[in-house]
Amino acid sequence: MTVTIRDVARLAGVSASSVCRALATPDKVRATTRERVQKAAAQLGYHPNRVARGLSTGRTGNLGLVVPDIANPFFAGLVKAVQNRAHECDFLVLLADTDEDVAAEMDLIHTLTKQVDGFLLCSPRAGDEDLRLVGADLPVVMLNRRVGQIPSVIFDNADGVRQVITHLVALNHRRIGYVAGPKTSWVNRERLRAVRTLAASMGLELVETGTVSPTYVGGVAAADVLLAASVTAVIAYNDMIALGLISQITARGVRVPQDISVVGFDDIPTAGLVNPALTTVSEPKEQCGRAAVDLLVDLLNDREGPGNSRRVAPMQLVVRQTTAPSPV
Amino acid sequence: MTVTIRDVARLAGVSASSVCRALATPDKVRATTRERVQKAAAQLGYHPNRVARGLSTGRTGNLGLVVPDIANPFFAGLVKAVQNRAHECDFLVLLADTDEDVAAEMDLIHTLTKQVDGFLLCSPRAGDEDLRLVGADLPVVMLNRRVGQIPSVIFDNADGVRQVITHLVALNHRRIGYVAGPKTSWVNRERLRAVRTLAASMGLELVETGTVSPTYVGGVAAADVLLAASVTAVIAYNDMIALGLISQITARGVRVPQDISVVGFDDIPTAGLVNPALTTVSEPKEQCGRAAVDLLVDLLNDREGPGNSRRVAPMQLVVRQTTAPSPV
DNA sequence: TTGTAGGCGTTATCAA
DNA sequence: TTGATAACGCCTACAA
Repeated sequence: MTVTIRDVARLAGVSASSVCRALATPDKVRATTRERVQKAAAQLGYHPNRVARGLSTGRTGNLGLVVPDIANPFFAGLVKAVQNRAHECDFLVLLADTDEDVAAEMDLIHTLTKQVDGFLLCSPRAGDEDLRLVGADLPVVMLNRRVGQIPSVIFDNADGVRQVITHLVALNHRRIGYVAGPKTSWVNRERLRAVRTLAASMGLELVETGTVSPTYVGGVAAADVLLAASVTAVIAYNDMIALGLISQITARGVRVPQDISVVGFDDIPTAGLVNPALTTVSEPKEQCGRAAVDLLVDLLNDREGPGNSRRVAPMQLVVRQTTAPSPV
Repeated sequence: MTVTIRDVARLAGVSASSVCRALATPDKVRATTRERVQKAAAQLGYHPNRVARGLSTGRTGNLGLVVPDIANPFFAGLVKAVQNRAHECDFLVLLADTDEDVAAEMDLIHTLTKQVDGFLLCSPRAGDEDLRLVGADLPVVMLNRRVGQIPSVIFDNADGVRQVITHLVALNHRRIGYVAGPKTSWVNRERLRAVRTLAASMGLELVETGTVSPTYVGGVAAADVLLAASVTAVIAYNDMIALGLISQITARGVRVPQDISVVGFDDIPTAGLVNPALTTVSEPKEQCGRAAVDLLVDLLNDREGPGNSRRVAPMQLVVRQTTAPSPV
């Protein structure tokens, strides 16, 4: 039925261990043996059984990838990048979508634990303490969040914010709004902090609407406050909020981007299509996903000073249309 | 380090086999034994090692899920549904994104083979013959495509088309266009066939633009032909084409949907946001993904007449705005 | 350089 | 009802 190492051994006229060596460490067998084995393996179409290997070596060759919602284009992009890179590194990916549910998240992590060599956790919902426990068991790399000393890959939010604000200032905006996302979001806190710091250091007037739901509806809700405050530009926690803002601002007869510039984060692939007036700060998921896999693989191979167990992926301002405020 | 079945056995004062039975087939051990074992297992935090179990039983508890592009919202939705249902059935999901590459697809399938109990293949790119070979090795369920007798789950494209055309006819449209997708797409052929059949049987005039790229740009390219043919409604192979159509039609000064109704397929979640004028035929991915998992699980358990090795998921017309053509 | 033997954690078979 | 024992396929000392 299924062709095992023994079948190859028999056909090649050697022992199973020689087959193993010829395939795994070719330089530890005689050339002629190696060839015989390789030919036999090819002839039989032999592929080592990763399950059996896992039992023997304690390494499965699998990575566990946990995301809160794969239907979200942001995470889908991340998953794709992770997946591609993992395969290049000869790892398979066990996927777990937690549906934003903390309990489910920890549950899945436990189920997967025996079957993976390490975890990639995307913006995990679980609490710091839980995450630390997971990390004690198995190598873990967190994406898009920092918890204690756990290795992580994050986007350079501060630099992203810097790019936006520099851009807006160059266009003579002096009075800008910020629409915050969920208070529980680590990323939101990062962005908010960066906005405040930069606005202060550049002497800008900052109008904060406070937290809204990170959705189209949230953006709609925040619009009037900003209009009343007569800002000339708005930075939103994410693109969905930004789209809602644009819609409502426009409905109030104010033009975007001529009268108010709107900037969002996250670069949902279709956002540009939705409204070319939207300026976005993009998170190159490709780089982030690959970096995360590389980091985890390094961790697994023990080559990794504590120093570089954290990596940062760049963010990039994508300007589709933004104009300077009309002189007052 | 890691707690095994033996540790539990020792603590409970029984043999390993009893532990196994107490946990897997509780009714085959005495009640008192069962309790002792369960308590010991809980106390030690024992979780069976699925890898070892796999080696012994030949069943891994994993499903292989192969998709052409997970960044495509359509497949992301499918993946999410599959994933959720698989977990409910106590299966883990090994994900493979082939990047639309046939060679990669077969490669990945081979690598996964030893590590999964069966495959879910989403709109596979591989040729019929290759797919049949995979099916000979392991249970396979295909989504969104039919090849010979291989079990599959497909959307009811014919019924989707019927819904659209019935709807348009009710609004007095008599002259409608169809913009086709890739000739190599099985789904495209299905839809095209249904459109032709229904248009003929209802005495409609059908204007075919032929194949365009299934993208926004493809839609833009097809618009002028349709305008010249003065159709009052257009059905596009998918939503992206439809969005391109709307954009270009509008740019030509023709109003959508007042002058021309545009209908797309696939229900990209953001499509409605993009343009509320778009009418869509939605593919409930939830049902499709779950049905596929259920079918595969049935196959694995051998309970399955050849009769119902195929399942069909419904499609659903989502009307956001569509008007009747103005009287000529 | 090669082969033999033992074990990874679990389940299935067979006696007891 | 229970416990020994032998697989499952592979890897790795250790011995030859």
